[in-house]
Amino acid sequence: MAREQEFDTDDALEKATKIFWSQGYKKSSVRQLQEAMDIGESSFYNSFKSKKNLYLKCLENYNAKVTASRMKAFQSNKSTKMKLKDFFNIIASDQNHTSLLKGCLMTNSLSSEVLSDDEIKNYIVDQFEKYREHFNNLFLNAIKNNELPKNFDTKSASELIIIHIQGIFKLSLISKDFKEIKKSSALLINLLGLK
Amino acid sequence: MAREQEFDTDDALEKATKIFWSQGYKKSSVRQLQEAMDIGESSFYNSFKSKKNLYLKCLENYNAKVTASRMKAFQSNKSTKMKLKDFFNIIASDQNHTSLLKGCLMTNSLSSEVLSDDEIKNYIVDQFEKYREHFNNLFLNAIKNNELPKNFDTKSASELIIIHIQGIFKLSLISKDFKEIKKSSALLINLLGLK
DNA sequence: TAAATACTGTAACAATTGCTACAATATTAC
DNA sequence: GTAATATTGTAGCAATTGTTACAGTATTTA
Repeated sequence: MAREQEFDTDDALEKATKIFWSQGYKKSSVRQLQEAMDIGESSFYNSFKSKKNLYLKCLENYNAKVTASRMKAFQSNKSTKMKLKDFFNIIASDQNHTSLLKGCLMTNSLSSEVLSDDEIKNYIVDQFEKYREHFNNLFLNAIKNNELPKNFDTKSASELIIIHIQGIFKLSLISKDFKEIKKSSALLINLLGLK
Repeated sequence: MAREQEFDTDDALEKATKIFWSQGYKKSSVRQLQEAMDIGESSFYNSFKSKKNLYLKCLENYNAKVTASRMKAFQSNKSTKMKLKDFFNIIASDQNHTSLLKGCLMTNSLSSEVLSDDEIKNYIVDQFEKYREHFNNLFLNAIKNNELPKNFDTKSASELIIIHIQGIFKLSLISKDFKEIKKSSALLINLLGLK
């Protein structure tokens, strides 16, 4: 056929993700993204169509890698209580290091700048629905295993967990000390009453 | 002296606050702010110095009015449990109506665009420290009133509440149904074990 | 009335925004 | 080698960004 693409698409996507993640959608300019990805104007628009389209691809990349990695805590034979503890430890340590990649790419730049676009909004809403299901199943399973009473409100608890996660992501943006955040997660898990 | 200012500063500030609140810092252009405030270029820079300075004034306006109004739930003779229930009901109903003023002005546009400015960041961090103190005192008082056991971890619980509030603000940006959010707050309050 | 003063309106600034046109370049298949 | 094809580099687009300069206007004090 013809000339080969000089840059690795996945690699460029990962670099763009970091820019969006640390700076938000609006502040990340196409020039800045191009520089980080180390590609020119033409390659950018040839391969990624538009800034918005690139952002969508970055969201997918983020969920496929970062979020998936965080969710690994649930792939073990430990008790539900321990799984939750592991999960929140992973999240807290993600926030803890000196990296600029704090919070959550999906929700960090969730002002109307992004929400006014239906394609982006729908993608994010769908992802959250998946996480609601995940935690609901986790608690339903815990009831089966007698770790929770049968009348435990799994749906509200799932929502509580998701709200807690997003709250952590938010506070981590302005906190220096993560000890209190960690302790609050531990308190929440204890309060849930898991055996 | 000289000519009088034609517009009401407080009124203009309130209108600017709504723009920032609904659109975020970066997306709110000076032109757009001027239009909403109904003042010209010169008046804008004469009275508010810069976009950033206006934003700081809006943050103050927001805390003096909106946040203060939300905190009124704690000025009553009810039990701590009821105070918290009232408080979260106020917050939830704020999010519930069709208004564009969802979430929290202080933290809605909390990407690095705003955090890179020390003056803005410090203001927000200071405010949060106040709210931590508020909830800590609330729980300390609850212990005094035998609503909570003496070994109750008031600091972690305060952090938990603040994280929960911010989580609600975040989720409210992408949720249509607030029933589950409300139920999760009710669940959290129950889990705290307040008598 | 006149000087002083502070506000207002218009215009424009340089810089940056997302994006496109187009020629030059490199690689493939024949 | 030649034609076909896809990538790349450069330049530039119109629109918008936050901000400033300056003349004009209205009001107050003396």
